[in-house]
This record gives sequence, C-alpha cells and structure tokens, in this order.
Amino acid sequence: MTTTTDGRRLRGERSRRAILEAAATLSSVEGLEGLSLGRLAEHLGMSKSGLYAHFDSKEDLQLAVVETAVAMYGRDVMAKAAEHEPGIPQIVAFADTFLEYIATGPFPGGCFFIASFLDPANLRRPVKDALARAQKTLLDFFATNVDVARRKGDLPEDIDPSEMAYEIDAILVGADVNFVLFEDPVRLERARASVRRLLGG
Amino acid sequence: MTTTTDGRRLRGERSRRAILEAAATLSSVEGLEGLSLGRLAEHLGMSKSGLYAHFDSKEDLQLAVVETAVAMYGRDVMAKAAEHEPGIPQIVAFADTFLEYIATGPFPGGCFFIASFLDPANLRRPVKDALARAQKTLLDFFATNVDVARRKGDLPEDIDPSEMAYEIDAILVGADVNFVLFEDPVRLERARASVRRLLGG
DNA sequence: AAACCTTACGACCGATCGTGCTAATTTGTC
DNA sequence: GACAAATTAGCACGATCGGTCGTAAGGTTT
Repeated sequence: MTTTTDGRRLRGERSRRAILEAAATLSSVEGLEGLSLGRLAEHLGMSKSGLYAHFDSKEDLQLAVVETAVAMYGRDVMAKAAEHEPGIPQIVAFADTFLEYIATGPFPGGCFFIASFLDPANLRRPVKDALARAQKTLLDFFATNVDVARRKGDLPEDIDPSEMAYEIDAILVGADVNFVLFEDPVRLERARASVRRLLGG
Repeated sequence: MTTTTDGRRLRGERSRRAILEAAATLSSVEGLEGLSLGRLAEHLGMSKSGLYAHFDSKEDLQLAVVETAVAMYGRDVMAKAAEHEPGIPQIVAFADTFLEYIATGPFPGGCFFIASFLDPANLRRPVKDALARAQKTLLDFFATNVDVARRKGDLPEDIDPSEMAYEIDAILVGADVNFVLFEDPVRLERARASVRRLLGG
C-alpha cells in the first residue's frame, strides 16, 4: 500500500473507490455483465468518459469490482467473525453476520458473490478465476474452523472438514437465493437454524 | 392443449419449440436477460425478425422460455423421480437425476432456474413471479415427500417438512453453484452424499 | 511562472440492442 | 385456382452499448 501525498492522486483514489463501491452495489442487482458503463456513470453523476479514465476496459472494471467486494466482505463480515474464537463460534458468527448483511448490507440484490458466480461475466476467464479464488478462500475458512472444532472435540472425529465446509456454504447459498427470489426474511431465519443444527448435533 | 392438423400452425409450433429450447439452453450460459435476440437468431440460422414474429417482446420470450424450462425439467427430471415410491426414495431419485442433469443435460451453464433466480431479468415482475412459482413447486414437492417419509416412520416425528425441504434444496443449489464455478464434478458427488446423510440418519 | 501530470469532460465512433413495418413465401380453405 | 392464414426475411428506426479521442481545469514540481 503506497501512500501518496499528491492531492491529484488522492482525489483520484477517492473517486475510484466511490466508483467501485457503487459498481459493486449496482452489480448485485443488474449483474456484473449487465451493469453498463453509461448507467453507472449516470448513477454517479459523472460523464461516461470521466469514469472510463479509471479503467482500461469493462473487464478491468469488473476485476476491480470483484476485488472491492472482497474487501467489503472482509471489512464488514469476516472481521466480525474473527472476533470470535476459532471453531464453531467463528462459523456461527460468520453465518449470522453474513445473513444479516444480505438483508441490510450494501448489496440490495443479495450476496454479490453468489450472484456473480452465475453471471455471464464468467465467460471472461480472469473474472471467473477471481471469483473462484474468493469462493475457495471462504470454503477454506469453513474447513479450517471445522477442523479446529473437531480437534477440540466439538464435532465428531469422523467428519470430513471440506465436506462439512461445503454443506455450510450450501445453506448460506440456498438462503441467499431463496431470500432474493421470495423476498422473505424467514428464509434467513431458517438458515440460521440450519447452520446450528448442522454444527450442533 | 388444442391439437391442430393445420400444417401452417404445426410448422409454427415446431419452430417455436425449437426457438424456445435453444433459448433455454443459451440462457443458462448468457443469462435470461443477457441473451440477445440477434445472437439467438444467428444461433438458429434464422433472421432476427423471423424469430421475433413469434413473440410480442423480449419479456414475452423470457416468459415462454421459463415455461419451456419447466416443461423440460418435468419431462427429464421430475418424471424420473415419479417412477420411485413417494417419500425418501422419490427425493433421492430426484436429487440424483437432477445432479446428473446439471452435468450432462441440455443446460451447459448449470441449472437454468438457479441461474435465472439471480439474473437481472428478475427486475421484470412477471418473470420473477414465474420463476418463484417454479421454485415453490419444487419446495412443495420436497416438503410433501418429507412428510410422507415422516408418516411412514422413515424420518423423526419432530422434523419440520418445509424446513427440511429448504435444506434439501440448499444442497442442490450449492452443488450447482460450486460445480459451475469450479467445473469440478466432485461437487456433485458430494451433494449426493449430503442428501443421503440428511435423509439417512 | 513555466513545464508537467492527473482527472474529468464533450463529442464521436462502429456495433448491437429491442422493436416495428412491409413484402415474399409456404400452406391450407373454399 | 382464388383467397386467407401463417411463417419468415429485408430493411430501417432510435437508443444504447463499449470504447477512443482531443482538450480544458486544477494540482505539483522546479
């Protein structure tokens, strides 16, 4: 992270960040590919070419948006989970925070990542790879914590951490999809219960 | 279903069906909103206006595509499940058939519905409603069979059918998303195991 | 203050978008 | 064989797409 005192670059940083957060927000609704430069610029109250000065291409913008979303989730969700002790508490905290984030966070269209995983932007290799990396990080986070819990004796000896990580993820993905589709918060409550049931015994 | 012997209409029916099946297939990759009339026409080897004569608007086409996908899943997946006895066998058969369908069926981009649930086409009310109806039908199918299994004594008395239906759905949704993202069939195997674990014991 | 760098703008490009309108062609009815 | 019905193609529209340009405004360096 190179810190600059150059006012021009600082201003650029700031507006670049504003562009990217708005783009991430809009993407959860209009899709990563469906978001157009024109509408994004209009939404920001700036010219299309002014916006475009920050990025080489649409794909470049998309990659930056994914990166931004990773940072947002890290700051808003992952950090909250990290406050709890490793193992089951950390997983449960993540799930609860995540589910609340879906409903009230900066992504009106539901989880940015889940929406993006199935977006046509995945036809672009670099975009798909960036998204896959993010998802792999999450699955590893779950698996590691499951393993910790297992060693602690909070989970049976014979479970497969990566298999259980996949099931935890599935509950959250299912919750997001159904919540977005039915616009019914009860789906999120159910997911909370399911996670606890899966980990609780 | 009005059967006609009019050759003109028959020809129309046939090409309309061809258009819709191709559109459903392409939609699973390019998205329901991202699919353009031009590319669809080109893929079919016909003119854009010739294709457009079958539909009043893009939204009208999208609605017909959803309807077509419902029919395809009914014919290819639901029918297979219906051959098994109600209860756990029917659920397991559905899951297995569905997971195989994802990998080898006519939808190269994974499950048409799951992709569509998060597609920007959902900004159109009628499209979203049609998709929600389809998903509700599936959840009811699961819940009904869970209830049958419960009455049979194959599942504990105290489970909530609609809650368990949601968990079965989540496993399948999670499998689809991860399979599409990682292009790894192992995800589908895991889902088969998860469904059995959830229903088994 | 001159030279330079960065941000942002307006104008514009070719391509494609969804969508009409008309004509031509095929098929069926009388 | 005349007429109607239905499918398909040709053509063109206004809008918007992603993207390129030249340029002015303002901050930085010397």
